[in-house]
Amino acid sequence: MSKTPAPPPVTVTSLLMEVSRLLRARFREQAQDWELTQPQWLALAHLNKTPGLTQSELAERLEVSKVTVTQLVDRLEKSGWLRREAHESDRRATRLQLTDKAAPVTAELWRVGAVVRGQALAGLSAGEREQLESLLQRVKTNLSGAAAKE
Amino acid sequence: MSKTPAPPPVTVTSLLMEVSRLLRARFREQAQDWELTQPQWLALAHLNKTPGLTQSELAERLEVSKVTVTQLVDRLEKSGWLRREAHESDRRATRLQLTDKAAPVTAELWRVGAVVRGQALAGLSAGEREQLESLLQRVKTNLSGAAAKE
DNA sequence: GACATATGGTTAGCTTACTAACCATTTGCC
DNA sequence: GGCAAATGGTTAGTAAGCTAACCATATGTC
Repeated sequence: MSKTPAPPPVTVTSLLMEVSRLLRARFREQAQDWELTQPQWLALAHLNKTPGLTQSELAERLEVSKVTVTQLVDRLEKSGWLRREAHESDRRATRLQLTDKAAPVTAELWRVGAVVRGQALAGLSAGEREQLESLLQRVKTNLSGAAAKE
Repeated sequence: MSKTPAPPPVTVTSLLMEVSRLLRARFREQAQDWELTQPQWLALAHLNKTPGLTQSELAERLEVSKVTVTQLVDRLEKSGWLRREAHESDRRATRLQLTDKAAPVTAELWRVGAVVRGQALAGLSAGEREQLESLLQRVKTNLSGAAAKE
């Protein structure tokens, strides 16, 4: 009575962040043979699909800041997954190219992604999966727009 | 044809991690007056509800590793939100106590949490919110259990 | 053409999260 | 009682994300 209903600290938001942490952990387990993390894998996948992206373009696709991409690319370059190449018309920009080392792996990695996704979504019907995705998409839209407001 | 349907890099998993990032960002915006982040706020909330938790107990409630709690508590202690006190019967353990500085704020912070949650869930009916929470809960259970199994 | 502004990237410094390795106690078993 | 194993915390090192501040080059306007 004195404490106002004391809302349980487990809210949708913290639940969501927990799930995000767990996803990262599971991915690490699955992908450890290649020594790649989920964000790294995602970057390679984008570059596999669209070679020659600039860092800005990659940042936009990954929906992270350009600083994050700089560091991500640093690590991927150091490990030999990709190269930074000069942009032919804009001397500020760098184009990203996968190395030969990366080519054979990207396909395999989709399988890893599928495994983790399979673990996560086990027991959910096709309808429920769609529903989850669509709800998350709406939440994402809400949060993306909310930045400017007031 | 040559590229196998090329699944779009936007999967439920990456969508989920994006939303998690956005939540963190929105929370930072809302809570910046107190210079507290979402995990810090969550820790204070737990301690407000259950004073005297040990770090291990807090780690369990937050569902993060004890290392993470060590660092989190380091920062919270340095900023004067809480104290580490000796455990009365276990000399290894430390009990966490909120300081006077923290007391008045914890209540306010629930409001902040509610604001962010409100932004995130805007436009979702009560039923949809429940559905989202229940789906996430199932995903979380899947991922928690998946660790052991091969 | 010159200067203000916008854009591409980097550096520095922060928080959160992790694993691995390590002390110091406590507990359990013989 | 004594020793092995479990538990509570910390330290070191890494990845991912951010903001703020900063170069260098492009672009746009006068």
